[in-house]
Formats: sequence, structure tokens, C-alpha cells
Amino acid sequence: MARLKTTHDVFSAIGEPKRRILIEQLVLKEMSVNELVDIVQWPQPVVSKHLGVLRKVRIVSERRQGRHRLYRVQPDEFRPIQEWMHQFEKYWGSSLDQLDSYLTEIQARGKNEPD
Amino acid sequence: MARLKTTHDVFSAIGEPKRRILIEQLVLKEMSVNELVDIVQWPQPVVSKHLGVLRKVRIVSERRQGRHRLYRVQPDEFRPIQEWMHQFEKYWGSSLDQLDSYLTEIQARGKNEPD
DNA sequence: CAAACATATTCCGATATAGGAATATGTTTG
DNA sequence: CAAACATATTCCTATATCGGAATATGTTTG
Repeated sequence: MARLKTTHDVFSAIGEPKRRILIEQLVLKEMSVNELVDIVQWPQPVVSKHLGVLRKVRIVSERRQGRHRLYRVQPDEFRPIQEWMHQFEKYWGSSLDQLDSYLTEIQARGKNEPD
Repeated sequence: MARLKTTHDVFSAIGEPKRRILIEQLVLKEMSVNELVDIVQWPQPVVSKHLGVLRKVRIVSERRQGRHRLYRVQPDEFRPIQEWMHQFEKYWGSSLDQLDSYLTEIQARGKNEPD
């Protein structure tokens, strides 16, 4: 046997630092490939390939608009990670307070935003 | 250039499924290598090697007791992941409620547990 | 100390990438 | 339709693992 694919689930997909950087941008707003290239300053094929991986594991979705392709993050797909991380939360006493106030704030605003 | 090490930070370390399985066991209780081997049924060197990676990125710590080595999870080391995941939490309207009640429950009990 | 035990390490081979370079595909516009 | 534009894909190479097998290291016990 040998290595396993780092491209087949959400956990391994975010193991790659460049992919995390792309996600960090896309979570801010939907963006075209060239917009991303302008920001991160990597060769376009590099960006496209990483987007391909993210797309394969459904972390991002793509929408065509003319000759552009607009990418956006699909936050729901991160839930497996969040759920897996949940097993450690009980050890984070101090951060719970922050999170709690954050939640209160969000919920005061009206729970969820439109799609 | 080529692949980058999947063994140098927390994100890539948990990208490997077997390592997640080990973590899931160790979070339950401190355990020796052979205890883990008994549970997961992989060859001992495989277990040891994955533990080595987890140890290198500080996700687990090791403590010697006689000829045994007892491993345990270091939950604090997962905080970078949790913090990174935080950027998506606002999209999880429905799960916020669960989490909120979870927090309320925890806090009612007395906020933090001893180390 | 020798044997048994617990675990780590080394050496090995197979393979899945990551990135570079070049090119292909698809779209708009003149 | 040709040229320009936007993006994906293919081909290539180097390399970092993953797991297997064998062995080394360290500890306890008789």
C-alpha cells in the first residue's frame, strides 16, 4: 500500500495550506478564478487545481457567468469537521464565554441569514 | 516542487483517517500503545508511527510508565482548527440552538473543569 | 544477566499528490 | 468567424508519505 488520497474528504482537503487560503477568501464573497489569482498571486493553474479539489469534496460550488466561473464556499460541508471537533469543546472552558456572547449576539439579530 | 509534508501541522495531521481514529480513542482515556493496537487491530508499528506524527504536532503527549508509554490527547492543540472553523459558524443557524443549550448546560454546571 | 515484554525506528517499495509548462476548452466581442 | 479572454486539463517530475517487514531500544522480571 501507499499514500491515501488527500483529496477525497473534507478533512484532508483542508490539510493543504493553500486550499485553506482559498477558502478564507471565498468565505468572504463569491469570486472568480482570476480574482483569486490576483489576491493570492499564484499561477492560475495552481488556483484552478486546488479549486478542483475543493469542488470535488463539495466545499465550494461553482456557478458560470459568461466566461467567468464564480466560486463560493458551501459552509454546510464543514459540518463533519465541526462535529468531529465537538469532542474537544468541553476542554475549552474559557473560549466558551466568547462563543456564548457571540451566539447571543447572532440570535438577537435573527438567527439565520438568507441564502 | 512536490507534495508538502502532511505531518507538520495540526490540520494536515488530522487529515489522515487512521490518526483521527486514534484521537477518538485517546480522547476517551489515556492509553498505552498496545491498548490502542488491541482496539484498532493494526500492526503495532503502524500505530506507533501515527502516534509519532500526532506527537510531533503536539496533538498527543506521551508519558512513560515502566515499559509502557501512555498517550493522551492535548485538547488545547486543536484550538487552531476550532478557531479556523469559527468563520463558518454563522452559517449554521440550526446547530446554534443545540450548541447554545449545550453551553448553557455546561455553564450551569460551573464553567470549567479542572485540568 | 538473560528472557520476555513494550514500543520505536529503519529500510523498503508503491503511490498520490503539488506545481510547472504547455495546451485545450469554452465564451464573448468586434 | 477570428481574436481576446477566462479557466480547465494534460503531461511531467520530484517528493512526502503510508504500510510492511525486520530490527533496534528500553524496561521489567526471574
